[in-house]
Amino acid sequence: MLNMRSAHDDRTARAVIRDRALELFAAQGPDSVTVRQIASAAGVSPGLVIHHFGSKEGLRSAVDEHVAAVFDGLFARAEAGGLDMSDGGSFAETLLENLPPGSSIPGYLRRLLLAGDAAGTTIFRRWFAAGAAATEALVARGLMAPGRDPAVRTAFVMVGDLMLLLLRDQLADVLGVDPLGAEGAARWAEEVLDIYRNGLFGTEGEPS
Amino acid sequence: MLNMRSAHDDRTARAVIRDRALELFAAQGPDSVTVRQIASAAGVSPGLVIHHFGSKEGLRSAVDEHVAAVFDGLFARAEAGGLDMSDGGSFAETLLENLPPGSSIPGYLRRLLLAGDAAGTTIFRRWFAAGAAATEALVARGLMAPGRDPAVRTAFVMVGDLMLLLLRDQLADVLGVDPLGAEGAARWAEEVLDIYRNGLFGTEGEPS
DNA sequence: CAGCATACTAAACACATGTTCAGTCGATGG
DNA sequence: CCATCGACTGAACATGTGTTTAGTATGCTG
Repeated sequence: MLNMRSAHDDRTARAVIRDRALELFAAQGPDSVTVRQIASAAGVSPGLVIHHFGSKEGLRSAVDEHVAAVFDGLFARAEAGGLDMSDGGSFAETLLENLPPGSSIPGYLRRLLLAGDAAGTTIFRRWFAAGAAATEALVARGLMAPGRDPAVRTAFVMVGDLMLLLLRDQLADVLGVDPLGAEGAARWAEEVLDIYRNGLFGTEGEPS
Repeated sequence: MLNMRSAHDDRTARAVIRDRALELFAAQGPDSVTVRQIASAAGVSPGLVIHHFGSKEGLRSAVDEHVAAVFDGLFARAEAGGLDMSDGGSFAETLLENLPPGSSIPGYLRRLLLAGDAAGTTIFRRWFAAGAAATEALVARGLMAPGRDPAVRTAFVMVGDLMLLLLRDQLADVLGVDPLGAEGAARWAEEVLDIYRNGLFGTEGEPS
């Protein structure tokens, strides 16, 4: 009843197809990727892709679920304190560190959010919940002020972080440095920390 | 030599096709929109679409150029001070106010940026330049501190604003309020202003 | 061993796609 | 008025699409 290779798992052709599909979907957008391209990248026949996932749409949701599972795992680890998060509370950076270099998952997330896909919204919700939990913890320890509108405050901080993932290329273009690379991340973190500490209007918190 | 109707312009079929294409592209993504859908939405034959734009790709770039022109116009007016920008310096809000309600341009911009399209990068650059100019003006008048890394600071502020456009739906989902609607915008602006004034760590700028 | 289910392929199918083509209509200009 | 040019259509075309089908090989189960 079980899959033949479900025990010694992720080398199965099914998983290979899913992974190649993830890469192609992230790079070109799901609509302009053909079943034949995926099959060729995975070294199998087009028929097998349909055999395993029922349809191209089925493959898409399998990829969605896989990506969601990866994020859920990371969020769970982050909330349990299992991730180091030493870099100024940036989950975006932490994410990149815990993904294989060159992973297509950030690119795919970008596509999910851009298209307003339901799977993307779910991940966004989860991210927001994790951010809210982190905020509460910081507030409880007196390390952060809750603000008048804690939900909005959490959203703002979260979104400033998420942006690094979503607009990485465009930011790299105007700044001349990859904001998620070594140098860029340091510059970004320093400046953001300065704003979070002193605001925008004075270097040492001059009141107006 | 000139187009027959190029004088009393934007009611020409060519413009109608371009506008319907913009709407469909923004809603579904260019790849999953067919020439026949566009033709049908514009009330013309598929052949005419190609007749006017050469190819579907030609139509895409015509839409890109049109969107870029709209943005350029707005940036020019903003830099000249012709836009009121009374709402806490949010260009996203100003943009929405100067666009017909329900315009597809924000949605199309989202697609351009998240797909990494060159046209999107161009608009992003222009936006950044406008933000940098606004920042400089504020700094010159002593209304804002330049920070240690002015480029990064400008990018951060700009990106926090741009987010409202790009993640509007997701933010509305987690906040329960459209952050670009009347109530949501007020809440958002108030909280962001608080952060920009006092930072994240204290309501009245308590140093650590 | 037989029986069976599963992974897998090659070829075909039905259909939707972007594009072309031949031709009609209507206006404009000499 | 006639010739020409551009807007425009309906039907066709070539191709690429997702999917189906028939069939082979292989390993598991009784």
